Amino acid sequence: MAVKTKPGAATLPLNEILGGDCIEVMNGLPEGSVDLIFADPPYNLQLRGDLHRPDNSRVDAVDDAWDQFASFATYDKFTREWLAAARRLLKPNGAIWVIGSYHNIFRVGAALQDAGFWILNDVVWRKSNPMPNFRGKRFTNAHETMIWASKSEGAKYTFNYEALKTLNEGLQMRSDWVLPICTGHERLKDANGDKAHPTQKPESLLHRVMVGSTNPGDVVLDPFFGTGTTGAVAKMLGRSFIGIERDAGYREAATARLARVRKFEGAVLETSTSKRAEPRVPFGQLVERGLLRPGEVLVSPRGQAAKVRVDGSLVSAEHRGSIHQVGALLEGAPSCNGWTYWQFKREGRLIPIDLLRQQLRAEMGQRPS
Amino acid sequence: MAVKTKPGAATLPLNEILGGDCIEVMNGLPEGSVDLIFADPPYNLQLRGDLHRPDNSRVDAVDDAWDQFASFATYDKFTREWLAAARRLLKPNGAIWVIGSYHNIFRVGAALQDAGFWILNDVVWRKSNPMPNFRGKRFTNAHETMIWASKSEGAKYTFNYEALKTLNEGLQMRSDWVLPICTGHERLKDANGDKAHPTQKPESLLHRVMVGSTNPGDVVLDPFFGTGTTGAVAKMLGRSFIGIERDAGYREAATARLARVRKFEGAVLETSTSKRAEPRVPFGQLVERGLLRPGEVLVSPRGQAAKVRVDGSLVSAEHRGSIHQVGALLEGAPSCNGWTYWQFKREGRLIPIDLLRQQLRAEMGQRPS
DNA sequence: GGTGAAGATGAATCTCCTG
DNA sequence: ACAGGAGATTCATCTTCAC
Repeated sequence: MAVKTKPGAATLPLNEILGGDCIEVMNGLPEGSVDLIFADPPYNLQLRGDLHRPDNSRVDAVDDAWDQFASFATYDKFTREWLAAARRLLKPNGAIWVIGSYHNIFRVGAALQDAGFWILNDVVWRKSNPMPNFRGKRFTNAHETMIWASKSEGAKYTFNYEALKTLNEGLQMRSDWVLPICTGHERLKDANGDKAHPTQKPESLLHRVMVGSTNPGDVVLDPFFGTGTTGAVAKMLGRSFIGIERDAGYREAATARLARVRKFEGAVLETSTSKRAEPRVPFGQLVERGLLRPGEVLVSPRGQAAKVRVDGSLVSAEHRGSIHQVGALLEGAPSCNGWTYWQFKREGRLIPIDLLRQQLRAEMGQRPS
Repeated sequence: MAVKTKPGAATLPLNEILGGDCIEVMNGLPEGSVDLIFADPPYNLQLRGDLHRPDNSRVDAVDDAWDQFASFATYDKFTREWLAAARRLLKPNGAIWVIGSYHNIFRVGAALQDAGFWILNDVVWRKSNPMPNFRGKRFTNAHETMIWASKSEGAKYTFNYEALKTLNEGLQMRSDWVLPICTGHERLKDANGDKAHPTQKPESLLHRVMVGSTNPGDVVLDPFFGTGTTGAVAKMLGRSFIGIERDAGYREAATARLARVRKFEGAVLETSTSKRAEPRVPFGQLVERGLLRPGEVLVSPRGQAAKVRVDGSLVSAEHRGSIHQVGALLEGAPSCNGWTYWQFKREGRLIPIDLLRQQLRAEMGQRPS
């Protein structure tokens, strides 16, 4: 499936895996067209005698500081180039996730900041079943680090706070996630029964990333697609994906995998919504609609009274203004949510005015509550 | 106490707090004389305005002048200069620890690598009691990152593998440490009863660092000494310290604190961690982990059905919410333990979802780390 | 004095729409 | 662009105070 973004613009290939170098491919896609980028770039692992540059050339010796610096410089150049191409593709309110280990994540994080991305959190994937450190010379390397960043400072990134809070059983989601590594049936094998990709990420990780920072229908791009975990989870969750992968073997494994993935049905993709998403109800509407009469008395939690005026403002013994303003003044607080602060009387009982707001919203037919 | 390192060399002032700029002071100390450096540099937080809790109280932020930098370039220059001075002081087999947050740690990590340090691990301090995210706009910032690096590649750094394994109840120490933040009696207060330093680190953190990467009698230098946690733990554990601190008020508080510290005799005991109860498993993890599929039907004891959604909430014919909420609504009860209430179907048989929770717990292991 | 409720607080890059 | 107003938002732990 391919979608024209606008007449004359390059097309945006959705739910496809594109072959080739990710920087070149990204530069051929239309600017500002992607909601989220998830990137799992090469880690630049400096294993003795087996160091490869990002362009796959081999580094001969890494036994002096100059060589170290040369390899870091090469890696930095590569990092800054793909990050620039990725940033160009993002919509203004888009965001990026990058995962890495201590070998590369500090280079990546600094490059992100230098490119103008605005870091929102670093998130630690704490592996519940990491590989032990066999030689006992260091700590068990039991985590990887993800950086979540918006395209620029002040951008309105997507964050499904309530959905994540629900996933975490009612507590707000923290910056450390405990999840197992990818093993068992989920781990793709090649014809020989060996693992198809050396660093396949668990779907649970991508699930949380996408539930938290995309909405159904969003476009998610992965420039280092590998065997397609990003695409698989995107498909399940009703998001569109664009994969870029240089290696034909990985593309093949990913294509077969994606064909097997089934999309979840519509209703279950919905997540818990926040109050912020509810339609606004001006307090004055309660008066207009006769749910509260002008002159009626509202009562604060501490028993202070204020009268409702015809324009929906309040007047107390000493203050006048909106329900929020009078509440804040009475409490000496910088702000106050009048909806949850005030109550009214019916048949001798005190009832929160927020109940009336919910009633109005229900009548408006916007949301069942 | 001051010790001559060798004839004609500058003296090494041990167990003292030196005033002044850390770069200048370090450059005045003898080269290659220190076993370990622990550094807690300014994080360059870049806070914008005030932040209030939902109860309208104001958060006492880190707005001190010492944390203000004009730009990343300014911060980088500062970082590279103090790291160069620090590296010069280290013995060839010495090591460094630096702690930071996502605001600065990527700059620090890249600078460490560029300076020739060799990263051994990044270690995540997972806070058991972090400050929440009050506005619900990001993940709870629940961890900080430490980088542990040797002076150069191939150096024979100190690592007390067995001691750390013992600290961790016989399991290899991992790269993620769960420790509480510094509060209560340990937190130093000034004459007004306010915190003496805005970012005092817990002694438990330094305890683990020093038990793991120094030996008794070693010299530990802290160029950002603050109120002296590094010195206090060094003294307890029979290590020597050198503190450098610019602020006279912090030096005074640290001096008083150090006078009260008593050196441990005999066995070194870890007191900060206690065995936790069974780990809480959010229901949403069963969905993320693929143990239950979104859209799958759960069945109540009375045969009522509810569908699982992607965020781990349930939706039935009439209700939606958590497994506990929907259970309570269906029963008309004030509360309900969803774990023991709901069942799912496998091969025609009904199985309690609690079985899946037990499965997850078994995978997670239940060790403190 | 003991118990429990209520208050305080922690390295935080913490809103969004309308006029 | 900027100012102002609406209104949404917290978890674990320790201290203080009432009973």
